[in-house]
Amino acid sequence: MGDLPIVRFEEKIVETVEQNPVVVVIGETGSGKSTQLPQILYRRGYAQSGIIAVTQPRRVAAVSVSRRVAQEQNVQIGEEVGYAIRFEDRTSEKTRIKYLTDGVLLRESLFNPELNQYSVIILDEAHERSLNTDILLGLMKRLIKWRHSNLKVLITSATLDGGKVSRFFSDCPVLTVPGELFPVEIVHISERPKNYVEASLKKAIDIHVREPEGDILIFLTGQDDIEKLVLKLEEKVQSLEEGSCMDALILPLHGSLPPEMQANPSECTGDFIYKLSVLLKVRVFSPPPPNCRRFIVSTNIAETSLTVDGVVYVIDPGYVKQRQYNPATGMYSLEVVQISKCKVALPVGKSSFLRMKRYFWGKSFPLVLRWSSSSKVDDFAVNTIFTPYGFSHRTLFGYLIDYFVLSAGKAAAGRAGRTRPGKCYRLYPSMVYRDDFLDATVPEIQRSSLAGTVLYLKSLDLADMDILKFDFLDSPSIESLEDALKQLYLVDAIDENGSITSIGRKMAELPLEPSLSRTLLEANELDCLSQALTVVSMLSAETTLLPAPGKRSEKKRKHTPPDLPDGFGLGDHIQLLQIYEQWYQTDYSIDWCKENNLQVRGMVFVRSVRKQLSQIMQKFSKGYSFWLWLIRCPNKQKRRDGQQEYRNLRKALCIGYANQLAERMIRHNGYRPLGFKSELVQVHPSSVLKSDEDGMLPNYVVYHELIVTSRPFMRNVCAVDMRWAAPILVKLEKLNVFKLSGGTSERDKQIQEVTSTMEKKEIAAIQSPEDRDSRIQAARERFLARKSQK
DNA sequence: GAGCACTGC
Repeated sequence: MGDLPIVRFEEKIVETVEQNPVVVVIGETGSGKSTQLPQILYRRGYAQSGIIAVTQPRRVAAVSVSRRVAQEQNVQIGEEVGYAIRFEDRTSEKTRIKYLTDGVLLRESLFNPELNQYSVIILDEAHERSLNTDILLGLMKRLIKWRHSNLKVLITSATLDGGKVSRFFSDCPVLTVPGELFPVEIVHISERPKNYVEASLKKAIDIHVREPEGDILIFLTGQDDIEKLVLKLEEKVQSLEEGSCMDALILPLHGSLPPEMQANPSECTGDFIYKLSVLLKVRVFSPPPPNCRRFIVSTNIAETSLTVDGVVYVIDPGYVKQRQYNPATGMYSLEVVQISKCKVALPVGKSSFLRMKRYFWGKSFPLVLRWSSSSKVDDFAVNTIFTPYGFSHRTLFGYLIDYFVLSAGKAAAGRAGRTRPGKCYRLYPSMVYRDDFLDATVPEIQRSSLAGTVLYLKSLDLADMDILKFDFLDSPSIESLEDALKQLYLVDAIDENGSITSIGRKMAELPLEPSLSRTLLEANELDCLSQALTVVSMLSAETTLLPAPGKRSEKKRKHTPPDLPDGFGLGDHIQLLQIYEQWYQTDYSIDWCKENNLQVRGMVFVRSVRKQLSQIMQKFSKGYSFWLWLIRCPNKQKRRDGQQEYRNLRKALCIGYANQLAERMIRHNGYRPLGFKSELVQVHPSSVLKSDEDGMLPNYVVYHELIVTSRPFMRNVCAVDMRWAAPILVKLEKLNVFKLSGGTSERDKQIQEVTSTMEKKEIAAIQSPEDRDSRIQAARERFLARKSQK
């Protein structure tokens, strides 16, 4: 490994780390920072007083980079070098270098805030600015004050603005390690096209007709555009004169494609992942037939882990879909935005390539070179495709480029080792790139709902903790933090002064969003924990679970629904429960999943989540339940009398989703989400929620998510009883965000007193049986009136 | 009566 650029900087690095508690290392692509930095510190004795931790934003990265380091150190994984990701801890007492996802480190920090077991913490890939990395940056800043003498923190990334991070850490030093890149020719077009699907089509055909062999990779924003382009490409290729150019193979690649293979869940262990990867030479992974060019039309699915062998040409329209949260309305939307400068093409580093070559040579892998976003290709291309439950589609926002041809077939053809610069066609002018593109993507922390994050920080009990003033590298907006406080208050995680409650503490221990953890705790009280565990686990995997949307031509077939339960019309949560229960009845049968068009990988994931949550809930359960029993008996009730059976579960959901309650309009089936800026929303058409004989939906529902597509929709909806909703309405009425955020004033105290007397009367009124509904209605109207005044 | 990029605990 002596040839790696970073090794030449060893003395400088060690010297700087020795003299400073925090160091920023900007390792350009190809520098080998993720693998070499911890090994350098290990060699220099930094692991003697503790473990060297290296965080990664993704599971695959943690696994693969650690495997490689273990190999370089010539040890078995799990010995001196190990990794820890959710569901899998491959470390032992011997472990000195530990790779872990940043989420895992956050959880460890929950139970051991000083992270005493670590002598060095390396936050790798910080430029990706994942929510978890950003929280860790803030925590490290505090931690370094407590543990000044015995902790070193390194922040490494490819393109992160070093000056900014350095200022954040009181002007800590910034080291820049150069990398070595493969040559790539970048071509900008002179004018931005109006229709980028058409422009991509034109460019792709152009390449196909004029350029020598080599696959083409085209990045589009979503499934719709991909399907469109695939159809058009097929048409166009057909119309080309026979024999005028090589054959074409057109392959779509996006997240809703069914997995190419389905795994036996009982075998899903770490090593199983390895076996899976061997089988992965399918679809885009298999080499093309001779004299054939592949067109891979992809979302940014493989940015970091999926790699494609043989790509020489990349077409980059410069757009991506991004999920955004609006704290005023509580709604998510997916918006097409321009990519940022740090997301455009950079070739894979040479050093990584050489390592990969050594690693893979002689094994039955397609060797792949990734040419990626600034994000890291270099560190990762090796593992590529391993992921626990089959292969995960990921985004290739960077680019995959293959300069060397290494598969056996191609080697036999005598072309091995030939190099050729890749070409990247950017469908935007260089001026647009220079002047218009943001330097970096808006960090996730400024685009997400922060309820979970705020609860996490509150539960750490940091001294002088004022959540509105927590020191983030980039602060989220006040609105977003206030929204989080409001949500936490509604689910009883914090009290009216903003202090964490005992419920809130338990919630923070569950790896779930607050509504779901609150649901579990309430279900425990209402004796329906087993059912709630199932629902919550199903929701955790929901997007990978449902049948993949069929192609346009298959649309009709989709209208005959598979033989799945309908939740008694009470809502999607109940349906999810019933689906899992049926699966359980079949003894977790794979065939059953396939018959019912459910993604096996998703169901297996649900099972793991459920097991993990059961173990955590065991701590809080009321004593009668053993977690084994929870795991094995998802279907507790023997009685099967329909609606009544799920009453407690729905009540628990209502209390858990107190921040996501919606009320139906009087005359139609539109709903108004309560507690947010008033907007009319619809139940998503995919819901199994049923209307009554008059065609009306339930008066109150809780929803899992508000998502704006063509219109605002509630996805995953559950009918709740008006009586359960009433206390929430009352709580909404006395909501005082100013107090929640820690502020107090005389005026607020007065308001507080008035509202709390009101509340007592209100509750008394609601609890008296006579005239209940009209009183609830009155409270509801007052609430709405008040809200419209605002 | 619609259609959703990707991670993570």
